[in-house]
Amino acid sequence: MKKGDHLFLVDGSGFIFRAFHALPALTRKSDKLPVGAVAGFCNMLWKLLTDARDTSVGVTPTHFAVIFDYSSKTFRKEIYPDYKANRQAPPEDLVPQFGLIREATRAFNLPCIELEGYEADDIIATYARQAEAIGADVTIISSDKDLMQLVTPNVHMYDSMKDKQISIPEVIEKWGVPPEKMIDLQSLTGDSTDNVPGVPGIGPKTAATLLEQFGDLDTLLARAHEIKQDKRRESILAAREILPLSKMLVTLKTDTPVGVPLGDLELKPQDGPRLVAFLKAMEFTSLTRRVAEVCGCDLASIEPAEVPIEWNGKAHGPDLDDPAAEAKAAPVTTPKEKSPGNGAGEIGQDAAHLPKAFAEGRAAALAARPVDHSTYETIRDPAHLNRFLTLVRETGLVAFDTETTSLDAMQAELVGFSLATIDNRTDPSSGTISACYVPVGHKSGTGDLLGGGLVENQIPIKDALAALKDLLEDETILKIGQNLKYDALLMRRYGIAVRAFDDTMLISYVLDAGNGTHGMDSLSERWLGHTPIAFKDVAGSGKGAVSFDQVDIARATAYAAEDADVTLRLWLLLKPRLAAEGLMRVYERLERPLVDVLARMEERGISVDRQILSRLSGELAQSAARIEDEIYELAGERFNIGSPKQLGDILFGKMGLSGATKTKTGQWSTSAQVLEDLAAAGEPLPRRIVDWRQLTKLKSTYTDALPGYIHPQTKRVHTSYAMAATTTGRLASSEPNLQNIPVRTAEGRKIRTAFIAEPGNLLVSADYSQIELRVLAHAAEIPQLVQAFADGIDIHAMTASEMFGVPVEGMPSDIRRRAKAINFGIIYGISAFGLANQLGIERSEAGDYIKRYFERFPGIKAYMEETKAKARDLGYVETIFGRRIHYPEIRSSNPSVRAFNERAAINAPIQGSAADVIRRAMIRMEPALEENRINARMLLQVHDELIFEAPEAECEKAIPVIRQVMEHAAMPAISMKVPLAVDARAAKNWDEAH
DNA sequence: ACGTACACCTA
DNA sequence: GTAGGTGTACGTC
Repeated sequence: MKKGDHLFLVDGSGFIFRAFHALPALTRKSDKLPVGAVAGFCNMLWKLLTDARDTSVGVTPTHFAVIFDYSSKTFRKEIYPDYKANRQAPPEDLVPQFGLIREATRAFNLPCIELEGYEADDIIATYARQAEAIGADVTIISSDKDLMQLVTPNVHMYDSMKDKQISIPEVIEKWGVPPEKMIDLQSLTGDSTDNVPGVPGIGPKTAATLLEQFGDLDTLLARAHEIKQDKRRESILAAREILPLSKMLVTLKTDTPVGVPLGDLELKPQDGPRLVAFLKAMEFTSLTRRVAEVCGCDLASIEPAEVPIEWNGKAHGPDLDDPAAEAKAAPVTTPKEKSPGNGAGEIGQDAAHLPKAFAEGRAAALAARPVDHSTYETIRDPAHLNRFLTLVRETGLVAFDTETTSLDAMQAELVGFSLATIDNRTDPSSGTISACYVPVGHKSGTGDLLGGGLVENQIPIKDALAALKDLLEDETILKIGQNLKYDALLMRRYGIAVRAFDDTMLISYVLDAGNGTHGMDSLSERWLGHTPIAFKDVAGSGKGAVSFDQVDIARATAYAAEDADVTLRLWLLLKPRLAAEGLMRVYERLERPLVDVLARMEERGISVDRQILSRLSGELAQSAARIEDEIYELAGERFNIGSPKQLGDILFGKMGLSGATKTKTGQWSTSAQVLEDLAAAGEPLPRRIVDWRQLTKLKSTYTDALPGYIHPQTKRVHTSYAMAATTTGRLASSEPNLQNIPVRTAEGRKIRTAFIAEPGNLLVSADYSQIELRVLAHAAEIPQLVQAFADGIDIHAMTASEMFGVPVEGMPSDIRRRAKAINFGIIYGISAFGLANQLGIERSEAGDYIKRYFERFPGIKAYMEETKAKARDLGYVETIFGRRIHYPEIRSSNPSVRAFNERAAINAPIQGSAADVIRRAMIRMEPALEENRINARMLLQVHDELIFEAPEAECEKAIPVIRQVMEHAAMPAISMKVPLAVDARAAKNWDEAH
């Protein structure tokens, strides 16, 4: 090698991993041998070598080598046994490709270099420095940041997959430091994938800032005490000992004993026939043809090469019938959930036959069969789909998941769907799970102007929907989903009903409310010990996000089929627990039937008048602007009123007002409470702030945000109800949240006038009166309360009368207000602190109230103590319908954590029972209306209120039916000791109906 | 871009 | 004192 020569060094090992994950999972047609990375590698080499011939473009290599890792035993492992310790075994599909890529390198007539004890990066570093010393140029074909430390004016990197050169400016742009400081930067940040320790909390940005400031790592360490940020300084000082080790690990060796001298890396002519023979063996038809053309070989006459392959020849993972896994599993009984709806009656029997070990046994069996992406099929033709559906019909159950263009089921378009089933219904623990993905609406990334650029080889959407309709509407096939309401609503929009289903999210919610969240990812982590592919890793996030139809089908298959696979596994684990733990009724009566009800409500949406909101927004803007001027005047300067920080500085710094309190982070508190107190002390500014906040809150959260939720086609607003978001059984509403539309102030109530009925219709609002206090009266069996509700007496006045000895007739409003606060406090798990806060009285006085209340209502005290004891003993409390809410931290040694959990545990049965009641009402409502031939559509639920839309002429008939259903919703499961009362009214808009 | 704090709307 | 969701500011990456 001489000055002016150009050495190309390909990071073979790096390429394999990157290509495997970035490129479609291609398999050899004849035997399903995975060859995606090999194909990518061959195409890349071919391109590099052909470009090299064309001397008019780019750089021309004179020397060329492909470098590989030899094994995981390296000198780094010697000095630090944890190095790359958390690296997982390569995916099964990748394993055979390591050898194949070496074979490919030889077929290209290129040197294939590896060295025991060293990583490819060290060999690359050594050659690069040697060549540089001679005066040659070097191009490293890799995008690995670990190699960036090698970049100099003569050593460049080239990312072949992105066709991007990485030289000094690119390194600085990406990492904020020049290449020679990359070692210091990597030492500081460490590398979680390779298990290289670094400074916790220091990422690339901070590291770059520090290196910019101090020059290099040694100086930084020597002058670490000068770092201003406390936390940063402490972390660096604490990591002082470990940093030299990190540096050793990230520093590439430039003196590895490479056996092949530089000169031997000279680029030799292409051996056309040899390369064609190899490519033919790989069955890469188009590349084979191209190579044959360029090399002038006769394609037909060349026999495929005999390529040695280290491959077990199987397309699936560990043996599912592994006797060891079998032995670990408990005896298995057959769950009888094939026909939904028959589960509720079997609680007794099933509980006896389903030992706790059952679920654990299944967990063990499933854990022994790790999720294996390589087994997933992409289904691209109807025949293939039919084969899969035959398997599904034999089994009678299938996990089902849709992939769409949007998280909003009302806007989403179907892009594909995944299915997973199991081949052995009698003993699902040992059956083989098959999962597939059926793309139907993937578009090509370039975005064809005509026809939307649908990717080829997808089942036509019409045919796919027909097949889905057959499957989903079939009562004899159990569909298993995770948050099926989403998929069901989507399918409804395509005219397809989902009949006979289970929902793993809801099963988990019934089993484990209070024990973490119920999303698929968290359930998978918790029960399967498996982290599914993150959506953002498939579709990107933030600015780089693409909708699912833009995702490469191979990646989509891995992601989507995995979701169905995981859902099926979760169902196998969780479903048996329902019966075993006596929760089948809760699931069958309070959860599953609500799915369709909510899907319909979401689909209907509610009409919102844009003009009204727009007019309100203008008014609010004007009022706010007026107040703003006054605020600046009073403050003596302009500032961001919306910034509590700036506001605090004005009020308590500049103006020096007294009565300041701090938030838990040490900022001045500018809460409404604080501002009210200041206003009461005669300060004019705080009142303005409170007013300004009210106006801007109404404007930004409601009048400005709501129009954005008007659906372009339906012209209505469709909220989304979360069934498993709260711990107590309540629903949650989002996008938009229609459960927090203002009502308290006259100003806020105006927002409600924008929620209107269609012409000729009215909105009917029906709400439970005092449902939580009624539930409390029932559950705690409080005679006075029961009597008061039976007599229809004002409950707060009655409470006040009992406590303060004032007659109910002519009750002073302030006394009643206090009693009302106490009643609410009881429901919330009262504390003197909280009551004092609420009423603005001393804690001691609040304590006295509570004491007096408990004296008058000893049953409440007893009930609260019983509830706390139950939570402590069992870890959960229950609603009157048997819904369980867990409090895993109820026995915390931290008194405030414990007290918080106790209050929540007291509240949960009350709030939760009320939530159960309205769920029952909602489930019965539509059949009841239909039976009475009333065309009223249930639109919204706001915890104790239901909102309907009905033709004007039918409202009078509708109200008694609605009231009847709601008031008797607890029956026959529970015969309540107090009547439930419902107020209902019809009007043109929500404000007047409420 | 993302997470957290704060504030504030509801039952 | 319970249960939620959302908008804005602001700090971090």
